[in-house]
Formats: sequence, structure tokens, C-alpha cells
Amino acid sequence: MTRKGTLTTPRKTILEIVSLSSDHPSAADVIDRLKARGCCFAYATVYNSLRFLTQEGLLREVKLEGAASRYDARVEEHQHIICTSCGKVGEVFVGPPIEWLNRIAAETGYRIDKQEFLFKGVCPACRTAQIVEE
Amino acid sequence: MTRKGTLTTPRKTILEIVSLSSDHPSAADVIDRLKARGCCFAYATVYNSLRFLTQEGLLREVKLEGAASRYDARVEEHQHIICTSCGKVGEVFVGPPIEWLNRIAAETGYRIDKQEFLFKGVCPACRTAQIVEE
DNA sequence: TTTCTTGCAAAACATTTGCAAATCG
DNA sequence: CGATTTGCAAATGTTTTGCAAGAAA
Repeated sequence: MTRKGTLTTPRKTILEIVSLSSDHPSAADVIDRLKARGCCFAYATVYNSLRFLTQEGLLREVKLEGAASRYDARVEEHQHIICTSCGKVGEVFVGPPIEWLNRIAAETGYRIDKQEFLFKGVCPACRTAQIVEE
Repeated sequence: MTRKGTLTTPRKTILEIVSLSSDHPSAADVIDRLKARGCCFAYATVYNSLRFLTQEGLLREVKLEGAASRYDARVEEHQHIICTSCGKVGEVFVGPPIEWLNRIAAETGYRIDKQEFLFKGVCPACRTAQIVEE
């Protein structure tokens, strides 16, 4: 079942970098942080490693704003909320009500297997800032 | 308020193409369909037009699977569900319960302004096909 | 004529691929 | 050894940019 590949040095290092980051780094961010540590792997290796780690369930790929995929070491089911003012990404652990999902399934005829939700709004810090500005 | 630009020929044609499509075409799809009609504008013009039409509220940009942005002439609030088997994209008009949104706002501290939901599952046709296969 | 649009080609990104060399098992 | 993984550079796909020429107000 767990047809594991090897947790090689690049893979282990990249997993560690993402795990220590709370900001959902992109591949480019990972490369920057590798450089900051004084080590560096080929682009292809970084992308391959991120794909490998995602397939193994050790990371989750998330698509937020912007073109680049970002990676999250929190693999538990959760969603994201992004601040339209400062870009800060929050985690959302409150799952959707089952009745709502059932209604969608009934109306569309699709069987629902997975959901990816992205909320947009204003984070607490920016809300405070907005009030001060007025 | 409605600081409108001009609805030029390229813009009008591209809006028409997206409006007549029910499959949320990407910029590349639009270019293909333009060619099929025997007319063709510069890449930049297609991208500019799509951005313009989106800003004017005549189209909506949607990010589904894949790298390319796709465009939807249904600008009313709704969400999407994609079949993981055949890729067919369905529309979801059942909005989320307000209590759930309130709970998320309370737990994250964010003010929620907008949501982008992508459901994944199996469409009716593919579900039938799956049953037949067994 | 002043401003907005278009066309074109090049640039900018994000990501993948092909292949030889290195490493793992 | 045979299979997997890496590095590198080039290719791919998507979107943007710079700028001159053209169309609109």
C-alpha cells in the first residue's frame, strides 16, 4: 500500500522547510529558503520533491491567489482564508454542514468527494488598521 | 461610477464567444474559437479584453483545475463542481449557510467578503458509467 | 489632438522534460 | 547490478509588457 520512495536529502530538507513555515510557501519560496540555508538543489529537484511529498501525503498542495502552487505541511482537512489587504492566509478548520453538501449533491447530481474552499476577506490586524485610518 | 471603456470589436466578439460557451473557456480556448470563426486578434488583445470584460463585470474569472484561468459569462454568485473523471464542470447555485460563515468569521477573526468554492466529485454520466463497468 | 486600443514580439513566470551522471537498494 | 533520483539546460504553457501604429472621443 505505502509504496514509498526514498526520503532522500533534498526531499527531507524540503519537507522540513515547508513544515517549519506557516505561510504556505511556493516552490520559489522553498528555493529561496534553501539558499538562505546555504544549500540549493536544482529547480527540477525542488518541483519533483514537492510533487513526491504531496503524493506521499506528507504535504498538501494549495492554490491560493497568484499563479504559483503553494504547499502546506498541515495535511489535515482544512480550508484557507486570505486577507485581501495584506495577503495573510488563515486556516479554517470549521467544516461545511453536511446538509448543505447533500443539497448540492442532490441538485447537481454529482457525488461530492472533495472540496477546496478559498475565503477572502480582511484579517483582524487590517480591520483594526482600517478603523484607525478613519 | 461606471467608468466604461469602449466595447470594441475584439471585446464584443470575445464576450460573445464566452457567452455562447458553457464550458468556461480559457484564453487559449477563446483564441481557438476565434480562429474557428476565421478571425483572430493578438494574444495581448485577447488577454486585455478578458481582463477588461472581467473588470466591467461582464465576465467572471474562475480558477478550476489546471494553470490557465477560465472565464464564465454567468456572473451571478455561484460556485463550481468538477468531475474528477471527465472534467465536466457543473454550476452550484446553493449558497453556503450563513451560520457556517458566521462561525468561520468568529473563529478566524476575519471579515468574510467573498468565497470561491471548488467541489470535486463524479458527475452523473461518469457515475452511471462506473456502475456499468462493474 | 489627446486618450484609449490593438498588434507584434519579446519578456516574465511557473513548471515540466530529456537525458546523462550520481545514488540507492 | 538495476531502479530511482538528481542536476542542468532547454522546452512548454500562460500571461504580461513595451512600444509603435491605429481607432475613438
